Amino acid sequence: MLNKPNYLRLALPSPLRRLFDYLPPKGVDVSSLQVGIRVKVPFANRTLIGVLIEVVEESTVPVEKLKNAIELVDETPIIPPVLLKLCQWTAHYYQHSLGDTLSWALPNLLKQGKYPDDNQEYFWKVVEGSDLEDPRLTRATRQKRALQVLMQHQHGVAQNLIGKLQIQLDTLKRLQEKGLVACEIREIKPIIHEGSWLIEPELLANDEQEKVINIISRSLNSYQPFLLYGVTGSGKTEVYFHLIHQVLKMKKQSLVLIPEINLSPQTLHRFQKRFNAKIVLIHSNLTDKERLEAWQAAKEGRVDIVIGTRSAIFTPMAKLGLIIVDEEHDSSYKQQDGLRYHARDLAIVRAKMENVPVILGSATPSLESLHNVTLDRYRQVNLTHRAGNAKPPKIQCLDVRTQPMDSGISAQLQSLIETTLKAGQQVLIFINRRGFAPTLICHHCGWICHCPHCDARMTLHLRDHELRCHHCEYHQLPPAMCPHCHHVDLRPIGMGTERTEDRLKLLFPDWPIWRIDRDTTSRKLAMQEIVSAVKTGEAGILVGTQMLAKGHHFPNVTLVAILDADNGLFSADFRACEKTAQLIVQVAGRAGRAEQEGRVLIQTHLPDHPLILQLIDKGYLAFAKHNLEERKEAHLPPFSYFALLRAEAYKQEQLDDFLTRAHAQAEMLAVQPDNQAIEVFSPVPAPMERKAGRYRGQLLIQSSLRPVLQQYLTNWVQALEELPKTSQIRWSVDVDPIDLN
DNA sequence: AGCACGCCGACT
DNA sequence: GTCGGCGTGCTC
Repeated sequence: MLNKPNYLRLALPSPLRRLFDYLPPKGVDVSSLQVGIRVKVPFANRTLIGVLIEVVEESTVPVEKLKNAIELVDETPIIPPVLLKLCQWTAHYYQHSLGDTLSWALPNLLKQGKYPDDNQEYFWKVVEGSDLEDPRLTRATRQKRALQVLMQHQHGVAQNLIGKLQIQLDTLKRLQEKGLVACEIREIKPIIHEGSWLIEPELLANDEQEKVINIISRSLNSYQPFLLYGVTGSGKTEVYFHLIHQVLKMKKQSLVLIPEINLSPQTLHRFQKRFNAKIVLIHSNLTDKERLEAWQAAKEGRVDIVIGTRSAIFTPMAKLGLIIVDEEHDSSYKQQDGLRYHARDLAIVRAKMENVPVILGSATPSLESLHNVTLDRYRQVNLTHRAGNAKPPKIQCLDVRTQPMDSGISAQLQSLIETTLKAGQQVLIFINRRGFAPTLICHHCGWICHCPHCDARMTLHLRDHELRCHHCEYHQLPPAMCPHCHHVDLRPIGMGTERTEDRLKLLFPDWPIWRIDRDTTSRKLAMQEIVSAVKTGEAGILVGTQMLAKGHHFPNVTLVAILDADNGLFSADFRACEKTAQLIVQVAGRAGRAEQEGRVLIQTHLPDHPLILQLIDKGYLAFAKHNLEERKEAHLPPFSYFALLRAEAYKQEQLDDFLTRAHAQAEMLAVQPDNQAIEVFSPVPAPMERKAGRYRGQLLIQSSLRPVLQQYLTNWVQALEELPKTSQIRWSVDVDPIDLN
């Protein structure tokens, strides 16, 4: 009987949105191959490692063009079926190449063809009869110390722990050469869990928490998305903990996504204090090796809880039982370059694929999620009481029209700050711009310092005595005189954190002032240090940007002031209101605990703004409802769907040419009968037309029907990919863009 | 995205 | 004479 020819259909790490067919490696029997194994192949003039997606009997490519694969890298699939399915879904939805999607999802070492250590662990042990006084060690102090440490661990030390004992691997290798220590390979046995999953006793849930826990636990065995609306301080985390405990008891794993912030160490600590379980934290500072190990352990079910930022949604889990997305409204869940996925949305997709519940938690849920509740796609559960009977902070507008302002601080606010400090409490001043001042202007001729590479003004950083562009790497010394009219009267305009800090130091010289922004926290432990200084509770003023709005609680802060809330209300972005409201509520959440009531002041020139009023009078949910109605009227997301083509080029004509052709293609496809629901907008310059030396433009596509948009985009993107002479253009399609910048 | 091929300017 | 600049085109 004649064998049918079989071909390997592979996803390769390339931006090209197609799969590639190969003949099997010589002498390999195709019939038993499993999807998800890695295959090494020649590609153009290099070798790549691809992933087997399908074995097919026919190829659309002429046989003479097909090459033989070089070899199979794996015998059994390295990528479990669900993860592969998730990646395929992602690639399709976000109009991205599957091969490149896999590159974002997999640990680096796997992409390079390396193997995870299969269930093996290296143990270092002292050889019987070794002597610390060995003459060969008299001058080898490190080796001597290492030997001494190993002697204290009679059962040996796992290789991945020696770093924590301040021993280097090559020190051990030297000792091994001398025959003083030995390395043995041990099989990692899946830890059989015994006894309680808890280290510290579970806190007693209050009635409200109890109710939420009960509702969610009834769905622990199937797909069900929950929107957990929990005001700050209502104990969302405690609810998570109770549910994770139940999942542990079911011998299943939990996946917890958190936003990209530097509070990961604390988060891990809280989990470790509570659970007698194996927990891994997946974060950006892991080495390739550590990342692979965490990935493999989760995949094999040797880890009970995985905590990570957005990319952790791609962690394979042997027996997933629950997904939690904390602070689901946070925009850091959306990747803003390359593969532009939204981890919260993928969490929903994954939960459905794996048939597990998913909890989206927030004190300020996104309008998308609230809308999904009204569509009955998600079930909403609420935590509306702050723990310990703490009163919610009082939010008020401070009408600053016609008020005298001192460096952005109104007289009224100034006196309130003073009262608070004198009462021995702390003040938090929020201003969403770092640096000293956003602009340097010539008082004589009005010249303003612009970045030569971007359409942006340079920000003055007085501490470092330089002008910086916040949109590219460019920085320069502040000019001594105006380059235009040569007068020596350059003045800073506007407010930044540095300037506010300076002014406050003059106004309140007897109290400490702490500044928290990217400039003061860039050093590794700087954030921690400032935060712990503030947490001593000593009266003082905390000045900072966005960073302040996330995560940390400052119990002794009783006054919060937002200096420049108006900025967000004037923005062209249709999501600006939502973001501003979330920011106000999140910042407000930092203030006041238990016995101390917090007070939040919003300095504004628009005290009658309907959305602000709604937020203050009726709270976030009422605001959101109102804002959703406006979106509905205007046919904006979540009532319609957007896709944005973004393009950039060093030459303006090239960009215009590309966008014109892309637009023509888009229009051509849109007139087809299936595509009545598609609206194509004209190409426009990006809000910041030039950035880092590149001209940027964009083209918006809108549709009221998701499946129509999906099919339309697939066709359009394919046409774009086939446009000739686009090598000078960088372009990408952003499906469900969260900002139009 | 890489990477080679290919055709024009300033050098040992 | 050649080294190398980056425009153009291809990848099963």
